[in-house]
Amino acid sequence: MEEEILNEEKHGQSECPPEYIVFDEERGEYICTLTGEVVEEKVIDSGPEWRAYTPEEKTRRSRVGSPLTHTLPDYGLLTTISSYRDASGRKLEARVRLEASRLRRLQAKLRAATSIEKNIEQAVREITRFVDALNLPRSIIDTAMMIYRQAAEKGLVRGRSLESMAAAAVYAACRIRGIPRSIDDIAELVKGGRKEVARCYRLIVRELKLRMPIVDPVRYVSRIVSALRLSPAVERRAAEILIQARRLGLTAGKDPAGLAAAAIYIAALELGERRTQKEIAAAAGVTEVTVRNRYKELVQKLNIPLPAQ
DNA sequence: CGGAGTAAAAGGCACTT
DNA sequence: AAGTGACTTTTACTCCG
Repeated sequence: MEEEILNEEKHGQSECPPEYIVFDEERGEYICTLTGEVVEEKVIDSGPEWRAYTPEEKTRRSRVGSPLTHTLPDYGLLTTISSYRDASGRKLEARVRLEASRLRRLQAKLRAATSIEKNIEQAVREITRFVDALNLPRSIIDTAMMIYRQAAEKGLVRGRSLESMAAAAVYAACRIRGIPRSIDDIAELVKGGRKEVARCYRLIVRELKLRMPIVDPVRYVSRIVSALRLSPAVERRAAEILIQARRLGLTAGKDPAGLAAAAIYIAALELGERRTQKEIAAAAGVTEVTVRNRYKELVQKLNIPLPAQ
C-alpha cells in the first residue's frame, strides 16, 4: 500500500535498478547513480501523481479539486437544528423528531467538515510559504499536502502546531522526492524550532508508515559545487567518488550532506581547485569535523592517492 | 591560518523491558 | 514509556607546520 508513494515516474529500459535512478535538476536528465549512465534525456517532470490508496480516498479525491481556493465555508447551511419543539412551541411527534435529529447529525458533520477545510486551507498557505522560501519545485506542495492531509485525518495535528506539522510534511515530501534539503533548512522558518519540527516529522513517518528513502548524496553535490564556484569537472568527479563509495557500502547511515562535502573536498583537491574544509563544511551545512571524518574514510577505503599539493 | 585529531555531549535509531 | 547500546554528528579544544 504505502510503497506506492515511492513508485515514481516510469523510466525507459535500462540495466539500472530503478532505485538508483535520480533526476538531475540542473541538466534535466535522469542518471543512474550506480553506473553514472544517463538513462533517458529530455524528460518532462511529470509532477505529482495523485494516487488513491484506499477506496474512500478515491471518492474523496474527486472533491479535492478546487475547494482549496474556495472561501465559502458552509454555503450558509450552518443553522443549528436543536429544538424538539416546532415553531409554535408544540412538541414534535416522533417521526418528525427523528427527522430533526437526522438533520442535526448531518449538520454537525457539515460543521466538522468545514473546520477541516479551514485547517487544510491554512496548511496550504503554510506549505506554500515554505516551498517558496526554499525555492522548492511547486510539485512539492502537492506531495506535502497529500502527507499533511493524511496526518490530519489521523488526528495527528490536534494539539500540535499546524505550522510545525506543515513544515514536517514539506520535509517528508522532499525526502520522498529526493530533494536535498535538511530539516534545519525548513525548521529555520518555523517558530517552534527545529526540535518540534523533527518530532512532528518522526510522528508522521511512524503513524503513516511512510518508508523514507535516504536522499542520494549525489544530489547534494551540485548545490555545494555551485555555492563554491567549482568547475563541472569537480562535480563529476565528486559524483564518481560517491558512486564508488556506495558500492563499498560506505554511505549507509551517514549524513548525505557530509558525504557529498567530503567527496567534493577530495575532487577539488585532485583537480587543483582547492577549497578549505571550512568553506566546504559551511556550504554543505555540516561541521569541519564531519568533513574530515568522511574524507579520511573515503580516501582510505577507496585508495585515493592524493596529490602532494 | 588550515588541517589533524580527540574527548565529551548530544542526537537519532533499534531493540528491550 | 522509559531504558539501553551502538553509532554518527557537534562542540570545544589541543597540537602541528
